[in-house]
Amino acid sequence: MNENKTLPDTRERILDAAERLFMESGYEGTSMRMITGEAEVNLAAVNYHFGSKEALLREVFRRRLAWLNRERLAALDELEGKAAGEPLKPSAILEAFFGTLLRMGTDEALGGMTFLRLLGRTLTEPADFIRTFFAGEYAEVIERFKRALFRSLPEVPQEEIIWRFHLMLGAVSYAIAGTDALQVVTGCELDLDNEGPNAAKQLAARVMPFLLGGLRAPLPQFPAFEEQQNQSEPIKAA
Amino acid sequence: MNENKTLPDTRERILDAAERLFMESGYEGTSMRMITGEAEVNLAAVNYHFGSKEALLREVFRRRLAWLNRERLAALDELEGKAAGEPLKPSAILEAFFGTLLRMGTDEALGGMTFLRLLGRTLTEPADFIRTFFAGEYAEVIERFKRALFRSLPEVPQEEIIWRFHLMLGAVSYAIAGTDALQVVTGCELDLDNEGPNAAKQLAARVMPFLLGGLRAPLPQFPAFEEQQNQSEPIKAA
DNA sequence: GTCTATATTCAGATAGAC
DNA sequence: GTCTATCTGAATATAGAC
Repeated sequence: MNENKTLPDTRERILDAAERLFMESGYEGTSMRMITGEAEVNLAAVNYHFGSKEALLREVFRRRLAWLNRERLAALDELEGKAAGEPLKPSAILEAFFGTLLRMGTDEALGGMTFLRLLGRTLTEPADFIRTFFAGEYAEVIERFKRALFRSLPEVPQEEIIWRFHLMLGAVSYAIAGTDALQVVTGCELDLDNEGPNAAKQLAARVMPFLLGGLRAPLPQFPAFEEQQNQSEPIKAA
Repeated sequence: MNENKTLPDTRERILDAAERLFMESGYEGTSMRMITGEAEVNLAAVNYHFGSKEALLREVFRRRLAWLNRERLAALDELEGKAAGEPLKPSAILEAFFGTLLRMGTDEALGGMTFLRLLGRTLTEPADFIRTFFAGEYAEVIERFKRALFRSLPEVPQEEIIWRFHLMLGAVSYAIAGTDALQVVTGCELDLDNEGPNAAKQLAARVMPFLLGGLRAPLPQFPAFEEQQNQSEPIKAA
């Protein structure tokens, strides 16, 4: 095929295999031998191409998150351009953030559902270097969207918005992760294992209304906190 | 202290240490030597008292989930008793399910925030035996609450209720897990590391309105699904 | 770039003295 | 019940031939 190319496909084969195996078995639960076995390359190839198992994991995410970060910022830029200084609708912000993410699941070239599930599961990985890495990769995008939400919901305390952002991330991560544990319990398979574009589209249609409902829910009552405005009315619709 | 007791505290010391370390480093990331080191017991004690590392993990959960399952079912029983055959309010069901869980965080005798965070993180553990174990432990309780929700929201397709149950579980798990990754990014520490009763109480006050808002959000539009009733009106308030 | 062979460390588990 | 000592396997990583 490619005789004098500096990169045959062994590098990508390793990345693809690692992506799938990290998703299925986690970082600690996946050995280099499993990866090189599935990729059908030599065991030493991982260290030659990436340097270490840690560096391999970082590269697995970097090749996908580069696209995701760019796309999310572009979507937000376009919204803010069209809004001409006005605050954005919460629904539009969520669409730019979570809709862009969920659309990755429909495109096999972007990792498809395999990467989505990996991403969902990795946010709770305990290894220190993974959390540090993620914090760095996400920082800029999260900051931009957080500010957009603050402007979008001026009557909601900022701390509350951060909490709800957090809760939305959790709901989506978990839905995406598609752990079978509760699926088995709840009876239906939640058609997440029917891979392909349809799964991700249905996912978005189900998830987005839930997120919006949670984000705009009435504010909690804090008997102990008098200093912050306590409005029990539902937040006005977007 | 207790000379002729059959159980000195070494068994419990192991369970406590394992609970904390599994929470912090995950199952694969925690070695027997770490556990026995923190518990200040001999390495061989784990296999003597529990048989294996897998069995130890199961026991770590069993001693907490026994209480949680009992308490959740009791709360639901009491609601259904008082309702005298009428469907329950969604908010009451969520309070019985998630409120009971979050209250564990306020009681150190029930594991406190350490166990809550462990539980949140373990739902995405990739090891097969863990997911199988959880499915078994949760089956009865999930089934009871699922049916209560079906009765409570008769106008919502059952598949949609299951999805939203799933999304609520994800939001709570993630909030509980308290991964620092996004907390660092989002700026505030979300006062989850101020352990003690207050953390869990504030957690509940913030989480419950979000869940209820998500559960009662307008139903999604499915352009591709004609067979199911398509109502775009918001679900009526509970 | 790819391979074999191996160095080194650490894991879970157990045998057997006390 | 507790301890020491050790077995056995598997992990990451690398040296060096081709």
